[in-house]
Amino acid sequence: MRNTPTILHLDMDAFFASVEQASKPSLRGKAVIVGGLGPRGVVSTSSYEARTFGVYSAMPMAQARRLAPNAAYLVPRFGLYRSISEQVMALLRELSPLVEPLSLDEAFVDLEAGGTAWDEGSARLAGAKLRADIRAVTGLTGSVGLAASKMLAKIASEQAKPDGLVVIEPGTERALLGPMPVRTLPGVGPATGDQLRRAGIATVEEIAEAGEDELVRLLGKAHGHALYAMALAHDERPVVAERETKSVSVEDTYDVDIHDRVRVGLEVQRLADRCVRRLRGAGLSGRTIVLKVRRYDFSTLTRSETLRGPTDDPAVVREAAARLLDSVDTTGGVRLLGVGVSGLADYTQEDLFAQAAGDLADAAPEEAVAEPVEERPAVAERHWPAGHDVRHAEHGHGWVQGSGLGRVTVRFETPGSEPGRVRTFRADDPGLEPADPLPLVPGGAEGGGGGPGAGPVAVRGSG
DNA sequence: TCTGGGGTCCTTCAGCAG
DNA sequence: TCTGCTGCTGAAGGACCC
Repeated sequence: MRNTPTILHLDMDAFFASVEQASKPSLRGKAVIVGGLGPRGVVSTSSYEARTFGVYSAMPMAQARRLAPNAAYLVPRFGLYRSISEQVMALLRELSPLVEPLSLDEAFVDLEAGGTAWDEGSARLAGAKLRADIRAVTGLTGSVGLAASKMLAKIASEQAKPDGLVVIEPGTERALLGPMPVRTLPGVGPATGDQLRRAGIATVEEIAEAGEDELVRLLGKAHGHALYAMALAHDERPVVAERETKSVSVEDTYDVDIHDRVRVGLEVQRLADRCVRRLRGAGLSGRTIVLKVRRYDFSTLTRSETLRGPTDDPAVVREAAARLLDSVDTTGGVRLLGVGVSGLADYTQEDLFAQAAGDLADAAPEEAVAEPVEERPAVAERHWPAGHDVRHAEHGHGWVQGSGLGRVTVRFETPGSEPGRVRTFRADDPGLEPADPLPLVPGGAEGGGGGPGAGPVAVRGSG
């Protein structure tokens, strides 16, 4: 392991909620909760104000509403978050070519590989400048951790939250980690945490004391070895810029359990089509088709089938998914269905046949994105998802504060304006139309398509 | 309290081939 | 011919992460 704190971990603070607050002046300083608003939704991100009510990520939305009934409840706008994430990742790539994104709001950077930092002082400067640049470009705050390994850099950024910078100096790691709870270590979730607790192991120091053999006995080979190394602060994992996708999947949880077997079959076909569209969009094909079914009692089962060669043919995936469904008992109802493809390749069996026949002309795959989208009715009922941007012919730019009962309530404000006024319209008001998000910072990049249809249409009042 | 969606990795088991 | 061992692949499930 290197002996300079030149691995940087960036974690944007309450990312989705912060974007919404930056985009909507009236929500700044208020409890904001972003997530699925249906009866089975969960919280994606809560603002720091909402956390004071005890609302955290992955909490059922119903529970969040009990804890914070007056918070603003918004549907995620992934298109907008993605465009801001790209701005942040571009800043990271200015520091080093070795950038490993973990999600839209998190990444590792190897500063040494980029020649940006070589010791604690230079790393600290780079981290501070990065935070300032992120604020200037996006108007948002991020927390930075610096350490000699990925694990420690991540722990450091966690300690830095919100809006801070923490360096873990080489040589101090064991003393720092020792008293921390086992759940601090990556890879220790509820199940492993419980198992360790039952064995009398509560802290990182106690993991180290237990010894490698005992951990392997408790947790299995891979997990045991890895955890023991982490407890000793040994982590040699390099920052990896390119990760290849191993699987592509889509799944839907239904507001009400589906009992009708025919309907279940139709939903599986739709999911298979959606999955193939994603697969093609990524220029991939795959050999193994996976069907996922979560039953009424939350028990989950998967069925899979491996084909002789990779495919991106919707008919082939649909048929395989239908066969897999035949082997599943759905009496009692299903709450979730999913279809996935793994064993990925960047060619298809059909390509190979075509090559063999020297007949490439017929084999040109149709544009993946040109696949017809059959899910939206031709004359759609107008939906106004909470939090999405709109434009009114008379009142200008605003966002949907809530809708229902044929009405939609809009707050008219923009990222640079004062908190705006609220007006209510009929849901079919001809002067009202969906709009693209505005840049969070004057002169910043356009927000990318968080418009209608970008997410599940689950319209509820927004508290 | 009542549990999303999209991923990755690991373990266990069974079948098959040498 | 039968059995045991080993290694590989596929299937299923579980834990974890953001």
